[in-house]
Amino acid sequence: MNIELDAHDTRILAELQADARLTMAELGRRVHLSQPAVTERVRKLESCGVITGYRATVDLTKLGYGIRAVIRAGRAEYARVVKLVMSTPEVVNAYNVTGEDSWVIEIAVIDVAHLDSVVSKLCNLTETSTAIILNTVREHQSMAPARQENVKPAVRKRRSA
Amino acid sequence: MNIELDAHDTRILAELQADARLTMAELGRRVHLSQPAVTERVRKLESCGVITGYRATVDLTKLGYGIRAVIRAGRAEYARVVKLVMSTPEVVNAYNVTGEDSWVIEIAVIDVAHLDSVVSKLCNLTETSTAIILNTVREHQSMAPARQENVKPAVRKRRSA
DNA sequence: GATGAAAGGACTAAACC
DNA sequence: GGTTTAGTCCTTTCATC
Repeated sequence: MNIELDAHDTRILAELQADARLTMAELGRRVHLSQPAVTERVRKLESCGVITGYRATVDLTKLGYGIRAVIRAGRAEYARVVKLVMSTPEVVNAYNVTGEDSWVIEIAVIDVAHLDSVVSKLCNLTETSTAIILNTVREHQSMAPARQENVKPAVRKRRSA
Repeated sequence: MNIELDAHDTRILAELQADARLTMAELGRRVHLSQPAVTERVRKLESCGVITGYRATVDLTKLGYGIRAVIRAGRAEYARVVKLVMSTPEVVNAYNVTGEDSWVIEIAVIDVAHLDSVVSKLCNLTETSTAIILNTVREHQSMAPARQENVKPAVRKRRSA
């Protein structure tokens, strides 16, 4: 069940990433396909797992979360971190990563006291480092299918990475 | 134009964060409101900016992006970083944060060579530290309106944060 | 906010290219 | 694999309670 995504699929994915509530009829108009054709393509993209879902995005500030933060956390027993992360509603994203810090965790909290409450639970497991998000420059970027030929070779003016 | 979100709104937000393609009729059934009532509430949530959009989520691996990474970057001229971030399609999220590292940037790339290409552009501006995402434990968590009374006071077994 | 009626539009399936 | 047609269903909108 692997995937060849053609130009039509690419346009469909772009439109649905920009507005998930488009009707199939409107989507068809935008990508210049008939309604049955787009419906079938979207169904295939869903069943192949290319499209994993449709989500409303919300303004966390308007929901009362005044602070967003990125927490880095060191090594700890994997299962314990997972359990904590899964049982903490303030966690928006949680990644297990390579490097000295094993975890990158994004949270949304009401205020500093709330931040303290959430961070303290984590730092009972391992050392942490918390950075408050000042400004979101780019978020939830729509992604097109990867094309190897778009990749430019690395050009390095400095020597380190 | 500020917002009091009651129990109905909270349920509506939960349903639409879980499935943005719900019809108003189905949404009404689920939250036990009539179609016109939910339609009006959703319209208000949109115009108040609580709901900021509706997005299809995609499987980046299936789109050909074999590697996701979190890059931390140090201080650099703000405008130059913004310009680079905005012109780099591999950037999924980019945050300006407090702390020694000024930037946390999430990217999706095809392979190690591609990773090198993207990282090298950034480290021409400032020092960077790249961590590859091994596993996504939690992602795009649905968020309910914040409720101060749910916040537990911090309990600290260790002494540091 | 609910109900009910009317109109418009969207989805499904079939036949055809 | 896409298009067109036809039929059915659903959604949306409006007026009324």
